[in-house]
Amino acid sequence: MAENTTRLRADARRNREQIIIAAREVFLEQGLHAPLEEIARRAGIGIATLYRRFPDRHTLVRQVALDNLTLVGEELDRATAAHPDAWGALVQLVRRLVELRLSIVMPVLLPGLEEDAHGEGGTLKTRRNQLFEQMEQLTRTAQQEGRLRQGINPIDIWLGVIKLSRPLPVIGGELNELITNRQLELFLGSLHATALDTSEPLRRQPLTLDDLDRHLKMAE
Amino acid sequence: MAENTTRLRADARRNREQIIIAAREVFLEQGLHAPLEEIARRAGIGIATLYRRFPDRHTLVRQVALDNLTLVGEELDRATAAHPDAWGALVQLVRRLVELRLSIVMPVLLPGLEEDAHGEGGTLKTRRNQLFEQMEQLTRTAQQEGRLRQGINPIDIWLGVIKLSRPLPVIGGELNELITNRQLELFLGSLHATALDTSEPLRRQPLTLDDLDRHLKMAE
DNA sequence: AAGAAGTGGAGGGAAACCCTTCGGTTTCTG
DNA sequence: CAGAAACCGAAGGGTTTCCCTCCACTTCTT
Repeated sequence: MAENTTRLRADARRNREQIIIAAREVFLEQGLHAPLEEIARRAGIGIATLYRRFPDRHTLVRQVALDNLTLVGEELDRATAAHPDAWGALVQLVRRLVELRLSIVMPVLLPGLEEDAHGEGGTLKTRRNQLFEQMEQLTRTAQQEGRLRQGINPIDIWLGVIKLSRPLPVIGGELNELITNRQLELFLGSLHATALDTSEPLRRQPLTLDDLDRHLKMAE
Repeated sequence: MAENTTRLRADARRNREQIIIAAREVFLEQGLHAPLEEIARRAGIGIATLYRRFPDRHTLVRQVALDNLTLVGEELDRATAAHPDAWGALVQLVRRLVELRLSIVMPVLLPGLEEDAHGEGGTLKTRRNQLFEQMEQLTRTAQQEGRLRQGINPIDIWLGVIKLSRPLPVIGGELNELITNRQLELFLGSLHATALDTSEPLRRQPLTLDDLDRHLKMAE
């Protein structure tokens, strides 16, 4: 979304955005190997347009990842600005992220992309880590408020959001939305602190960023 | 798993079971349109064997669904037998179902299958409803014990289990297991009753079986 | 209104997938 | 333990899906 974009013609820029939005959804639903023609179709454009803007799949994936990162950052700022309490901000953030159908791309695919992708503001990985620290601060504060359950991690929240957002196959879009919204409420409940916090700590350790990166690296 | 099976040769029966297990996983991961060759590969058999046993995709899907239903029933019985309290049984049940990687197939696909599929013990739909009632009883009891959160539904639990079980694409199997197990703990936390129950009821209504069926019917 | 920039669709080549045929192997039965 | 029946996997032809480029046409910009 940087220097190249500004020189694009108006309609071209519009199309570019539509492509990224469509790609975000399709990647979320079908994974990173989804047919590009499906993305083009859903963006309401021809396949050639997609190829001109993004020469290959890899480029598109990277842009979507970058876009997602930016989106999360914006929503995080917006949420903290709108709520004086960290818990309130966190809840709004999670709701918004699910609403945006944030794709799988964000935490994944960092292994192969670290070195070559510098957006405006550092590499993908740098920006992700920065975002992670912001969220860590938010969760810590919410825990000090006594409203977020102890032992919960930004990673827990990210992965939870991703699992929530991911629609079930075969089922229609409308039903999937109902399901997601309902499960979202349950998920928020699981984040909420209760009197049981001390008596029943969570059984498993939360995952860390390092855990993710290590495993993803291994999976090539 | 009925009359036809008993007359199968030993190796054939073994293979048949492997196919169903593999199909359960693949359908869970990729949806009902997953390539049959992938299923055969994962079952460790040739494609011809799969086709001989299940003439077309529809037959296979139906058998997997039936198998899933049976599996859930067994686990439910086992869980209630092992725990005097309903909450304990419920927790064991959920853990086991996630472990089994129960496929998406169960609650879905009833629209087209109701009429022609009679296993031993009624149609698919009948058995599903029967299972649902069993679970409803279990959840009601757990709520009377004051351990299961008010307003929660068997459907909530089923769908939660499905969302949990479904692996994220691109990520390796091992990491996916870590993620699933961690999110499972969070999910169980969201089912647990707390002092907040009365002060903060869940925002959204739970879905009912009718909701599911209606929407699935519409999506043809 | 003219030129630059952008667009969609057709289509060839490659890959994935479906499903059947067939020579060889394993299990069952007497 | 041997013959028959049942079963198996690999190879392969036909079809569909997908990738990606070329080019005549359309839409912006000034």
